[in-house]
Amino acid sequence: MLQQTSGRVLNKLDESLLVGLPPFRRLERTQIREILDQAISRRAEEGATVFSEGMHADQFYLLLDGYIRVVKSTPGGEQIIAMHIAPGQLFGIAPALGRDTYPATAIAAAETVSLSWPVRVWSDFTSKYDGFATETYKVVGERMGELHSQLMELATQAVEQRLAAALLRMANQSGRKVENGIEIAFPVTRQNISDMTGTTLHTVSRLLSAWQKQGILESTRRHIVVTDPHRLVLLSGAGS
Amino acid sequence: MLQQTSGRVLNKLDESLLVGLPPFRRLERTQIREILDQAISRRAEEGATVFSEGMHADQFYLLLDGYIRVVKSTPGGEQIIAMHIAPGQLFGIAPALGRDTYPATAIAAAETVSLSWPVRVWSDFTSKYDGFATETYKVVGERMGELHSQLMELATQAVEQRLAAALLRMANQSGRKVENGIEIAFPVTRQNISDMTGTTLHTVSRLLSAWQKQGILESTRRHIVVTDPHRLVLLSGAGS
DNA sequence: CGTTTGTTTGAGGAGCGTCAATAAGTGTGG
DNA sequence: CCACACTTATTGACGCTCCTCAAACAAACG
Repeated sequence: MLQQTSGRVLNKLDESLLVGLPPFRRLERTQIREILDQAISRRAEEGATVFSEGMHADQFYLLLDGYIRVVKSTPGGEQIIAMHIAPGQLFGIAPALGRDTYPATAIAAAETVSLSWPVRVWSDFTSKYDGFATETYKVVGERMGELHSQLMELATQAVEQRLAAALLRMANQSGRKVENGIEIAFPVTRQNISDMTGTTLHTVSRLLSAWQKQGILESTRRHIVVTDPHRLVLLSGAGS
Repeated sequence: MLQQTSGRVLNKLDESLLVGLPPFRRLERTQIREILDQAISRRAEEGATVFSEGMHADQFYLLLDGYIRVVKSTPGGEQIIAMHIAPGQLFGIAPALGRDTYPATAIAAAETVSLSWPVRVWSDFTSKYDGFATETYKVVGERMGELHSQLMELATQAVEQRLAAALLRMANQSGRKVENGIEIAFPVTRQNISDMTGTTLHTVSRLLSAWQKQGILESTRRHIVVTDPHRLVLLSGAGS
């Protein structure tokens, strides 16, 4: 029921949170202090909505911990998962796109902690802090590149290849090494995966079962470990 | 054989070319003069490649006349058409995305005239000319929105609906009113359309034939007139 | 321990891609 | 101006993917 947990600047946030992250890489400690002092931090439960598509964009965000699922809904009620956000990344950066509403919904894929700032300070940030603008536009460029890749996959590849590509993307961007392979770091259902690949949970289930039998991966409820990434790469069609 | 026709600042370019275009909307005539004096203009034949995916991005462009097809190729040799550029729009704006290579190939869909500037002046433009940065990032935001729409279509809709949507998009963005409907303003083949919608030219041909029989559109070789846009909207699934 | 949420698996068939052949339109050179 | 090559479009036949429908099971949760 608890939709989101919002916080304030309770204790002073630690500067080390931002040091080294791309958008703030070139900044002095004092500048980071300034930035932090304007931020509010916020925790969100798994499944909680941080902001919704079409909402007036009054804040932009930096994910400190956890994972964010970026979701878009069709007029027909279906939904697709456009991407995932990993810790250290900005999200909800509508102002960078000249928008005043969020283009998609952000949902916590796992429990998250994020910082946020009012959009009003965006122009300060871009003008005052060296490298901030450059780095954020680079982020925009990268996301556009990912959209392009996904578009090409959907347009040209069969379900099996798209699924392999989606698993690899998650494993690369947000996987952690475990004993027997790479584990996707947040809970993910068959339904979720089908929303990423434009297919059905049934087809996803069948393919994952088959791959598990072949020793390519292991999966339990909402939980996937890729044990043989190389075979997945071959299946994704990128190989050869 | 003639791949592209390149020009110079032969005669002084006329200021009216830029007046009123979004990126330059808020500028004085003298500023527009400055900008034009740094531009080179260039004509490209139908089918000519203006720049290629992966090429070092040394120029950014403004389309004055004609239409540009933005194409991406898969490792497997297939290609998709990501979008079309209409007159008055910027393209090849890699610097706005923090990139130094072009993310896609630009091909003249019809004979085109464009202006271009070396990327080195990009940062001047954004800092010196009021509104230029804002407007271009708005363009980036819009294109990202279009990518999202297409992604959702590909992921959730059947071929018939995607095709209807693609035709409507072309008719809206680059259609001209003619006697019996809206004509798509540049030559387009069945193959081209299938590259936009992730299907085959055969399926496109079948559907267009059927729609022609139903009086929704008329088409001759490389040429389409939508006579009943409303029916197309219904077919695209956006209706209801 | 019942309810909810997520997963598995089968059967059947529709959508649309593949293969194949023909036709119609366009440009080029003699 | 005609013959030929090339590009573009049309249409049929066939069958494979993958979606739909259906049912049962397993895990989590209060």
